[in-house]
Amino acid sequence: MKVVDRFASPMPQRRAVGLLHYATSAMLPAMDANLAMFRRALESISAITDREWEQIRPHLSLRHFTRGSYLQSAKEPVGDVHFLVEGLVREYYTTADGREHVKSFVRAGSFTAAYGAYILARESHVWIQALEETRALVFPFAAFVALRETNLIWERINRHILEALFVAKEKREFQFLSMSASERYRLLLEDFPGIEDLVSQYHLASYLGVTPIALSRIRRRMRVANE
Amino acid sequence: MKVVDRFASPMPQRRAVGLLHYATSAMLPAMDANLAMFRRALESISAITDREWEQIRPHLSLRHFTRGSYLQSAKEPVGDVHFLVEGLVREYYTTADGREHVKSFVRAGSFTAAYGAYILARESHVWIQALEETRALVFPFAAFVALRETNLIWERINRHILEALFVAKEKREFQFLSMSASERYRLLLEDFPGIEDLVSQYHLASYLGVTPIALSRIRRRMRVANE
DNA sequence: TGCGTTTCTTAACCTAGGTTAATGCACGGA
DNA sequence: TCCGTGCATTAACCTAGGTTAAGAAACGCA
Repeated sequence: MKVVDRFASPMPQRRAVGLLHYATSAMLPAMDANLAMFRRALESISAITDREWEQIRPHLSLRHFTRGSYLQSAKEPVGDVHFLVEGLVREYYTTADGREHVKSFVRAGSFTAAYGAYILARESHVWIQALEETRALVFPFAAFVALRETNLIWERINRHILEALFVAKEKREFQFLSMSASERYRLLLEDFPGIEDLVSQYHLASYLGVTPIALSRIRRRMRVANE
Repeated sequence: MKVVDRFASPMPQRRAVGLLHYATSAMLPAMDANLAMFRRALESISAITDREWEQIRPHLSLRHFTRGSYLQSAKEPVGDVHFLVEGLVREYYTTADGREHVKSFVRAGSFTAAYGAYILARESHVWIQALEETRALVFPFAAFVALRETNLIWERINRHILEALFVAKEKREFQFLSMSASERYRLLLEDFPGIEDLVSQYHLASYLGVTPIALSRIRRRMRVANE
């Protein structure tokens, strides 16, 4: 595969869907709605008291990311955790030969951070890039670490987030061990309906571990099979 | 690939290494040494007091597994966590077509359990099988869960174990995304020197996600390259 | 010691996916 | 409106790895 630098490239061409996000982000919903969404996400893990909520709330700030901009760049220290209230990002890294490898796509309602690099206390090799207009509640990893030192709730919430990450990676391992690229693609479409219209074939193929050309062939085979 | 049932099959042929383990397990070291090893493993994660040690110690029991026997069978509920004080196991699952897929090899000094299935509160599809004479300190998952409800230390230890599991799975994802089978094999030998002499080619190939025939070809290429 | 079992190797052939290159298409900007 | 720039598709060719089948080497047990 050729060495490709896509960092500065314009975003993939859009298809049918999509202007929606511009419309809603133009309305700028009140901060309260974002905080409420964040608190609901926490409560779905473990009930928290108002006092505990007040421990984390002052550390949160809302940030906006335009399409193509970065929530985390490789080589920067891993400073922040992002909770997406709207939008879509990809987490990926680049190898020495210049190839990009997409680890995952993250949607609104989930967390994104270079957690692996943080655990290993290493320079992150991970890039996190907005694929849509994205808004996120951001808090410093350090603030969260301080909280979990003192209150079991935050350790528990941390553990639950990790459990979800671990299960996702196990699922991915399962797919790489036992399935072909076309089966992995079919499962991706099941897990994330509509992703074909939001994400370029280049990024999708990278996530699946194949070239865009191979994915194009897979898509054709699927079209032919459905006729 | 043909459907193969290896559950009842004798263990792979041994090579040069190996009688060592029989010798030491025949000596049956005192329980104290095993407990000390376990406590050291915990302390390497987080310092614990004697009082905390006494919370977990009564739940521990030593179990011995002969080569080929199972620490966990699929379809059994996930009941126990095993800390290996000696030996070697493989964690794997089988797919509908009868193929086996090895998730990982676990050595003495580490934990093994069907954690993913436990998180999802599902029937485990994972088998954990001893590849050597293996001794393990066993404790019920439920006992650990009860401890972490009440004491931050156990939540923290749980989180650290999960972090290690997560990092391992991320590493594996990285390898599947960016490396060929022969590169993955070379890395496995680096991470676990001597594993070629302990584990059958069938299991190694399964871990790498290729057939034993492909691994045989990879080995030949490596031999030729070293001449 | 010899037999049966299993693993490992090798060969021949096939398929999925990688590589290179050309074409067509959509979009955006001048 | 036209043109430039990427993206998606397709074709031709190549390689890694899968499949089937056979033989060789190592081991366990009688």
